[in-house]
Amino acid sequence: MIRTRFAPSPTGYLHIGGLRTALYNFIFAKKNNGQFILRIEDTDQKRLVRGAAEKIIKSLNSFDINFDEGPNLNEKYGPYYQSKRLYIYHKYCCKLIENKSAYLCYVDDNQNLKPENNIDKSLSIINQQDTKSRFIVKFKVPSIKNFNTFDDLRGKVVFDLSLIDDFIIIKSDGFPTYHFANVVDDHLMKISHVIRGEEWLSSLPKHMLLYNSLEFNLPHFIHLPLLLNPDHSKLSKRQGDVDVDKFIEKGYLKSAVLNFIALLGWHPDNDREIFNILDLIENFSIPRIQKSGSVFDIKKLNWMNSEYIKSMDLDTLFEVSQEFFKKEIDIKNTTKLGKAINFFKQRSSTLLELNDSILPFYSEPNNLKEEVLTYVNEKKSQDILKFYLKSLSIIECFDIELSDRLIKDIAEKFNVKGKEIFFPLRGVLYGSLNGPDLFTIIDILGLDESKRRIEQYIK
RNA sequence: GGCCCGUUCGUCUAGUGGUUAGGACCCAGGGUUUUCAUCUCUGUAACAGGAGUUCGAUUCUCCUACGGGCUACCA
Repeated sequence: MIRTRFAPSPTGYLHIGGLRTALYNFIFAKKNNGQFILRIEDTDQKRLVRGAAEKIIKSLNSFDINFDEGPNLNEKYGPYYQSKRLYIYHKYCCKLIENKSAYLCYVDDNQNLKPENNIDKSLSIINQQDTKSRFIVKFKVPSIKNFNTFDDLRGKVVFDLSLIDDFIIIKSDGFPTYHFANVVDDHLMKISHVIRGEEWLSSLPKHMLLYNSLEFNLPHFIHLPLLLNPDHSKLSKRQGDVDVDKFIEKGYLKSAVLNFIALLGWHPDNDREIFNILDLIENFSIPRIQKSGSVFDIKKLNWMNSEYIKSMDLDTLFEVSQEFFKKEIDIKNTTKLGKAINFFKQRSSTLLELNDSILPFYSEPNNLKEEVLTYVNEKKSQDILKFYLKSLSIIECFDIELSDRLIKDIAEKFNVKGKEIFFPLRGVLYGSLNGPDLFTIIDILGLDESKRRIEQYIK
């Protein structure tokens, strides 16, 4: 049985890199009919942020990355909060002390450490029989020159253990460190594949040592390449958004975000680029994961998001756009809104952009930008506006042919180019020089509203 | 500094000894649209460097350079 896990530390929001790690774990498990587990690694009480775990779980679920086991769900190997598993870590810690793989140290007020050589004494202290002693427990790293570790992607990785100091497994507050809790839990939760970020590769020897001393079977280890800023440093907030919720707020579709990050470090054996989560599950494979870090290129995300918007049917697009609609937009008039969305879905890279493009059909273009107003107020523009308005007044049914003919007439009559017709008209009708063609604008606005808007700017 | 990992167009990548080194994003140009965008066509652009191994290296080995990660009672 393939079992993977995502084990975030509840110190903030779900990071885009974390989302990718979760995604890989999830699709790998699902591809193999396995299970995906969520565990909260809250062993650092100082960095804990209230509500962060819930927030992360919510984000994950909203992306349809659903876990089979985790907090409040099929707690078969629970609890799934490490802070609730302290007694378990203590038990395994005792095992390590008993087999001399670890030793207890007293900590004095000056942070000085003094080892306790007596095993029974150490055990009784850990078992709370001596509550006065402040202590930590350290793992004794053997001095092995060539210690082999294995990563499914990179193969054998050799470390010189004489360069690694004994490391703490139980802190003085009684909580385990990541290294220790992680190994104990992955074993107890029967994790078969540990898929995590590359920043953990250097602690792999510590983990393997722990597995050995605890007499646990080793899982597979897969260290994912890092996500990078454009300057190739580790992806961080300083150079753009990393919080997944920020992407959603900006109008990126979850499916597009998932698709995009899936391809950052993984690639199928062909040139296909569009994958929904089911496609990812079907096609994913570990050997095709990249070994080098990948730069998060927002431009490609924009393109991918626009592809997703284009391919959506109107109803779905309407549905997901709802929360982006400004209050001016009349969602009851579905004909008008439908026309507007239909036009702009071909040319928006985010939902926010789509909404911005639609807004001019609903809000008065009463304070036109300087450049637009200047154009509109020119004598030639005013003449065209007047003529166009007059023409619209005698029209009963406005269609695309009529629209084209009208433009040709004006071009001839005033001896002007298309641009000189479009700019003033689009300016007063849509509020900017560039945008949809005149027919589309008038068709969406309606004849009456169009006439009203033109009239407003005629002097 | 030490240890570890990595290195194909600007970016994401295909490629597992013999390819005109392919695709996508970006960018540039053409066409369509009497504007812009969409759409479409075309183009620019890469094997970090040096030694080996081999008839032949992007591909295998080593060295160097560069980049990144780790080096906490943080994960």
